[in-house]
Amino acid sequence: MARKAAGRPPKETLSLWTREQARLKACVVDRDTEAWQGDPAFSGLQRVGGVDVSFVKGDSVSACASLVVLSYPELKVVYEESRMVSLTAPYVSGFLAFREVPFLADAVRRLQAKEPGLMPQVILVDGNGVLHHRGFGVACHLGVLTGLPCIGVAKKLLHVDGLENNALHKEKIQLLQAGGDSFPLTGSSGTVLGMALRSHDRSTKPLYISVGHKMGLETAVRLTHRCCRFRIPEPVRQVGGHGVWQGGRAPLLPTIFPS
DNA sequence: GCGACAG
DNA sequence: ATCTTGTCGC
Repeated sequence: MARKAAGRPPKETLSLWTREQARLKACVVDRDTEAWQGDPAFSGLQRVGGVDVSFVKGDSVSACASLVVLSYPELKVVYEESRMVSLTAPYVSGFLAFREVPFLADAVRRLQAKEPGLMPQVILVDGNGVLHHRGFGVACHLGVLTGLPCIGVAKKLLHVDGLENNALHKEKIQLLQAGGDSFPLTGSSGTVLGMALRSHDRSTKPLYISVGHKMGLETAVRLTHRCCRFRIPEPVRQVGGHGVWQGGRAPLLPTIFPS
């Protein structure tokens, strides 16, 4: 039975959330903190995590919160967990974390309890880090709550601080020739909020990478590129596959299937 | 007033 | 996020 999402929260809630973001933002570390991050080949990096919340068709409350851990550099799944959850907060641009992060942090806690040796050394998060209205997107939020290095990986440019997917931006995208090419996303304030990254040779549409926690931007971009077999980095792509299929059913087998 | 706006 | 058909390319 599909339930309706709550409407836009009252302004009191949004101001509470805004204050919480400001409080936690003070804990963000936006530079490399781990030895492997400075290594050209990331030697010492063995586990990369991915998290995602996927949805049930026609239901804005029921969702599937998933966490995967992949080996590095092989990018093979070594841990996976999915759990059906009931979302309480609605989606509001700029406050995505209040909808998704509690369930993602829970998944990390369960991993810590069950298989602490498989704890990822970094998590790729579907969404932004400091590329955010108040410099504290979902990747920062999860990073601060878990203490783990996190990277924000967004598929669309969040319009913030003057950043816009306009003609000039599209021109810059055209100049990205090969996988790994990138350009800085500089806001009107002069701050570099993130990088647009061509994630592999045959992908036109860039990813928008920003610092989440305990990692510098250049390292975040370099690692994201190393995790891309296709446009979407493997940790995020794999975790999506563990979510709910369209309508909550497995895909139909082909009509003609040689069995 | 209306659309835009990470997921 | 999800709703959807065709279409192009490997």
